[in-house]
Amino acid sequence: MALEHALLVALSERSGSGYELARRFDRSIGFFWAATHQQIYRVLRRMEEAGWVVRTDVAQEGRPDKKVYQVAAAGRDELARWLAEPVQPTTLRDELGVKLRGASLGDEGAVLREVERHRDEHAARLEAYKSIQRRDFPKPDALNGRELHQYLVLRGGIRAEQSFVDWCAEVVDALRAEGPR
Amino acid sequence: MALEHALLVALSERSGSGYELARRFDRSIGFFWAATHQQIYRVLRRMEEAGWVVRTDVAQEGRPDKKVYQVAAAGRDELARWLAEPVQPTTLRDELGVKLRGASLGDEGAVLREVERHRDEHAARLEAYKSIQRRDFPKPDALNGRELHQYLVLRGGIRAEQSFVDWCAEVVDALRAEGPR
DNA sequence: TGTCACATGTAACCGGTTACATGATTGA
DNA sequence: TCAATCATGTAACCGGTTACATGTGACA
Repeated sequence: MALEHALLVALSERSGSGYELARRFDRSIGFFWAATHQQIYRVLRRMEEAGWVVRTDVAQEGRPDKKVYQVAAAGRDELARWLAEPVQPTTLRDELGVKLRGASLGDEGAVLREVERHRDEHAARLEAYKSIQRRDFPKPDALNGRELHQYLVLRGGIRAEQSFVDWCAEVVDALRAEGPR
Repeated sequence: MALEHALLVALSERSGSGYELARRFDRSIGFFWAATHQQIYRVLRRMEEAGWVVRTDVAQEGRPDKKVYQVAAAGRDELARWLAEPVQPTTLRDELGVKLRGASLGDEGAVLREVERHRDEHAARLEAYKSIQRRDFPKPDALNGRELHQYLVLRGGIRAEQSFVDWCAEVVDALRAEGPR
């Protein structure tokens, strides 16, 4: 149950509507916690009921009203409480591993192509993250506070994607080497 | 929805009861797809209804009956179908990233200690995986077929844990360097 | 005496996914 | 004209988590 807290973090940086949050998630906290707009809308309503955030309706011309949320005192308290609380380290969860494990029970060529596809997709994400790093954090040694934390989260995304790409490459090499035995 | 297929893979290697599968998961497919015994029991029943597996009740002395499942023809077909089907590459999903991102909104020291704790936990898993590698796959170059696939899945687990440990270490270094400014 | 391994289950809950709906504006 | 962007929502579903329950045998 971290979406609440991910939203509190995002709203602490800057207030915004559900729609804005959904887009912001795609390129920051989303590296570690993806969310769809439906889910964000629902959780924001729940958080409003709980008094963690305050809603302000903003009328717009030609567009639907915007519901801008900002963090309330109770939300700040809840976030601080959660930050100090330990969470379980996660385990990998990727169907590709299951497919590879079962490859000999089906079309091995199809599984190989699937691994290549995932490798390319993760390589594309890696490049996207690296370009964010170049653009937003050219001098990482000078960072501190919130900016340093943002940088380190991005580093986590880069490391994870890199390691996935490397693994896929290892798998492809090994399967190609044994394939045409 | 991969637990069905993960179970089909596991049962294709060897038939077994829900209890046995739960334990096997802890040290093989579990690297990529963890599951609790409750969930396994439920899914096995559903799979039996669908005709993917066949159940045989085995009476035991002093212990409850064992329900041993084996893969049926329909299960083999379903597994082959699923293996050839593409899946979405996954995104990281780890609360630790959210906590780090929000560290300046709470007790930064607590977040740092949490990162250290996760680093140690992932390092322990890494060592466990490496010892499996040494014991079960001393000569990886000689592998092929199912054994090669098993080895490559283990390699994925090792790479993921290693990259997580490295990231945590980077975070700890950076936070310690700025901490006592 | 107490805990661990064996073995399976019910029930409630909740977080996340998917499909579908609405409606205006902007730009290719 | 078509797609994309802005902006929010309902509804159904489903996979996974957590808590609790039961009962024996082996071992420290």
